[in-house]
Amino acid sequence: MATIRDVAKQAKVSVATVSRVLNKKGYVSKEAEEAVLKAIKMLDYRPNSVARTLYNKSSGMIGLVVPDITNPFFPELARAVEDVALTYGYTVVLCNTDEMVEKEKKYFEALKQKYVDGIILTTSSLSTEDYDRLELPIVALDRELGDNIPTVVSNNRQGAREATEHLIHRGCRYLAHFRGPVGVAPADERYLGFKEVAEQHEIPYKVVNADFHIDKAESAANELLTNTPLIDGVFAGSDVTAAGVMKAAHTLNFSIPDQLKVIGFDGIPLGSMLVPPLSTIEQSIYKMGALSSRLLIKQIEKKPIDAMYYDLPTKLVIRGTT
Amino acid sequence: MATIRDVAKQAKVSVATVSRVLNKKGYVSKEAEEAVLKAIKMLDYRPNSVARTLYNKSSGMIGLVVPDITNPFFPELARAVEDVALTYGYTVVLCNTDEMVEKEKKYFEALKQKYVDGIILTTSSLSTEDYDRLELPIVALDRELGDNIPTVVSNNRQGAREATEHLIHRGCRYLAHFRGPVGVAPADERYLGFKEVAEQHEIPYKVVNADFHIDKAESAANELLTNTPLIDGVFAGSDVTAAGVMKAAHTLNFSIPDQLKVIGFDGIPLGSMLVPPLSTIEQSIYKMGALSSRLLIKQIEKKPIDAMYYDLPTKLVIRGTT
DNA sequence: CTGAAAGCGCTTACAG
DNA sequence: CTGAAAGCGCTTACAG
Repeated sequence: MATIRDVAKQAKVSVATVSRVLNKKGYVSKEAEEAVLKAIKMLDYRPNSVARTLYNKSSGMIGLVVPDITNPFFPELARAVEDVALTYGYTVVLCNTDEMVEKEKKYFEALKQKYVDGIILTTSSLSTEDYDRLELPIVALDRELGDNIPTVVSNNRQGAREATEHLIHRGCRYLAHFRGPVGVAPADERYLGFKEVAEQHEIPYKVVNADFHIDKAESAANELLTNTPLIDGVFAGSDVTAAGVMKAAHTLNFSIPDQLKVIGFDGIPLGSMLVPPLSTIEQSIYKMGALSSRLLIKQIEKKPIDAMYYDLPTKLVIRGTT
Repeated sequence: MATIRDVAKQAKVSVATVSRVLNKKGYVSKEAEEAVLKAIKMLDYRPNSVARTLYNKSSGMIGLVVPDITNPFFPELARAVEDVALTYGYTVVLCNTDEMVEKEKKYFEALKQKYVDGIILTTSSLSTEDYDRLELPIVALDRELGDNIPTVVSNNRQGAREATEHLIHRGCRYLAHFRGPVGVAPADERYLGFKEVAEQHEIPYKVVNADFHIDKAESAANELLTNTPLIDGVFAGSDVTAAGVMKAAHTLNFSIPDQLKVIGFDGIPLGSMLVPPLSTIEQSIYKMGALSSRLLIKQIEKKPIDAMYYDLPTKLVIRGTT
């Protein structure tokens, strides 16, 4: 691979001049510029980004940290983040923590070492201090990490309320909520929204933990529906959770939606693949990812951002399960 | 952040000595080593990996290039690749090409610039020359790129044969195959396996293209099942494709498995979420990813590899759709 | 407008 | 066993 020296020699100028035309910075005469451009083309020269990074302490990369890449919510998010990043000339490094604190820490270390310009976090296992100590632009996506960190979330509480209202509206008189992990903000908000509406309508309800995992949801649903067959409406904390509940219902011969109505949360493609297709509260997943990416890049480039907290509306999508 | 100079000063030795203890290379006296270790701890020093990379022309990163991260087959693969890589001290950079040749080229450029140590490819849009020109260790995963490139695939042909035999065994007398993208080896192999068995049994069949996309599969199935309602058995080129076929069947009121039997390929979790749960040919996805990762790292570290071509067996999983 | 030089933070012959 | 120096491939004051 050709280096900047080779180009300088070929163009009969100094490396400083080559660097100037590369970065379009400082004065360069027309002739010098042309000679350099010609040499670059001739040698098929491309500047070494590692050397650049070393000097600039900036790599043009941004990190995206997700808890579980096999949960279909995150690949969608990742794609949006990447689309926007690429537009602005940034490369995305995807880091999957498998929900392990140790892995997250290692990634932070590695990302910082590689001089990433910023990080988008969809995890929250570490403490606020850890994030502050990074001294790097951060955006919290689908999580809330602190007031001083720009945040992009759906209006989970409102979405949960709508889901619950919808179930009641459809005639459900005994509800269940399969909540996500305790302490994870979106999951907590959905739980609270559910609870508010159920209590306001004086509808009895059960709440069980399903951690956004299909297997856990299925076994929890198996148990709950066996013990409490009167339940006729389920608000699942996510679409994946809903799929687990539906599997259990199917095994137990609960007919959906006649005997049991189910509504999910997320709006991932999986929902419409199920039979019957899943009613859900749709998040603007792509928008969330794209917005986060833009917010992070604005921070990196020291541009002002309009707000510290973005709370995107959700949308009730009625399909076959309600 | 402390640098090697700071450590050297603190330990009252030269940077060369610090470097030697860091890399456990060359002779260092006990006293010097201890002083350095102490200084490192005191200053919470961590060597700058960008500087290291610049000198070594090796970053400790490996690239994983996938065509579509939202296709659930790839996150599973990614996770396996990452698990193994992390064990050996490598970091994985996930690159999503969105099936765009331009994006793939850009990523190659970027990966090479960043001195990644090797690349695992699950795409094949570029020519063999492009891969050779990389001059980097490569593993072809779920793709075949050439005889001189180590390859890990499932035995797609054999799996397809089993799927087809299974449909016939279950009494199907008019088959359809929803094949994946033409020119993509695993898709072609599955098609060939299907064709062989169908012809050998003199069973009439149709073949339509579905590109591994759910929407495409659904619309193709809508059309095919409407025009050729005699079809009673479908071998879908992937589980996602099968989900599309099942959606269409459901819309058209084809009852599964009574009227129409469906079998997929892949064995991703989605299959067991469908109703009825999808019969499929299961690939050892995790194994494929892990093996590829190991093969790549062996190449990087100039260790011998046992074979250039790994052809993993598949497994027939009978569930509700057949 | 341009080039020589120093520096980003490392590693590794080389001489002692 | 150890240090001074050169070098990885860039960028940017600084002097001219």
